[in-house]
Amino acid sequence: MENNEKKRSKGRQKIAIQEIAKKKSLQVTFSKRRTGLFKKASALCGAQVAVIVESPAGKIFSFGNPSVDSVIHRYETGDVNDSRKKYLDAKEDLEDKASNWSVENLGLQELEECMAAMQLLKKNLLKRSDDLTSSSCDDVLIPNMTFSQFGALPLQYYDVGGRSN
Amino acid sequence: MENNEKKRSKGRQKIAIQEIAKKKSLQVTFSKRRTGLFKKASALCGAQVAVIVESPAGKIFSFGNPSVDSVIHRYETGDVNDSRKKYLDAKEDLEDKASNWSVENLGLQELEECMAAMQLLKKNLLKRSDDLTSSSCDDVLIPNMTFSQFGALPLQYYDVGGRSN
DNA sequence: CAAGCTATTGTTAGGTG
DNA sequence: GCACCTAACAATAGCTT
Repeated sequence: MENNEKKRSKGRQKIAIQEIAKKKSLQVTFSKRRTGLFKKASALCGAQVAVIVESPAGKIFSFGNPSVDSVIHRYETGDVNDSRKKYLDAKEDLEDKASNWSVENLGLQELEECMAAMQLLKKNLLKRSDDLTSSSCDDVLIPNMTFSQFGALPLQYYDVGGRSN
Repeated sequence: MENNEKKRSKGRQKIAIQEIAKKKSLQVTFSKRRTGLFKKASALCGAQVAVIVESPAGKIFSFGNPSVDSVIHRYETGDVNDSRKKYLDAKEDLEDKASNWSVENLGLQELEECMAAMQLLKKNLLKRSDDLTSSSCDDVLIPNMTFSQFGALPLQYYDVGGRSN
């Protein structure tokens, strides 16, 4: 770190030119940027996201949480009547009830309502857990490509953000 | 900038807690990150890209170049036999020929091959120009949302990268 | 040549107007 | 709520090995 040791790299250069890179360099740059894009996508607060890119060479890469197909389905059909929506509704309903209730003052009626809300939440949580099998990060059209590019990312970038709330 | 003027902002804090933000704060953070994600997607060397995200509130946003639907179609059908693939093949073919040939040494046969390659390139370029109408950045399921969020980005982020090569 | 390095640039969380 | 600001943080272009 001090001046007694020579630098092992000149670091990022001050910015070369905005011109077209020389093919090979362009592919390397694309690869790096794609990695960064997928990383950013995975950092989106555990939100559902799908990213599909086509490399300069014409190959298709994709990243999805919980899966590319599920998000595409949501996009195409506009179907908000899925398990996540039901989960969110049930959760909000429970939170609303919980904010107005205190355990000491619950009557039988309210207790039953609370139980029903919790059971609905549990049911939808279980249903949603089926959707959240795992994040997928697959290459299509490239059967023999390895996952080394993605393996370079820490596993945390690919989890489903399934922390309890 | 000197000490005779008070700071207008404390800047990014050292990192608060990794806990769940307070709903409203989460939505703000999501919005900012979504902006950054779309910006990154648009900076991908003019490559074809589609990004679909669902906000914590369950709303769906999308960004695509040249369009979300076209990229999804490519993803779903695996149809590499499209105009861009043909364009790339023709271009590479032409470049291969060009690298091995010099105009002075061309015979009639090679000249005709070169002409054919150039015409194929031209034809596929024209066909591809139909695909690259423009980038789309649309919100679905939210008809009355404005484009203010995207308007905050310089226009360059949304061009199709249609520079001559 | 893929992986590692680093100086530089880019992103953004929290704040202010 | 939005636009903007700033410092802390993250990504990365060109390089080396």
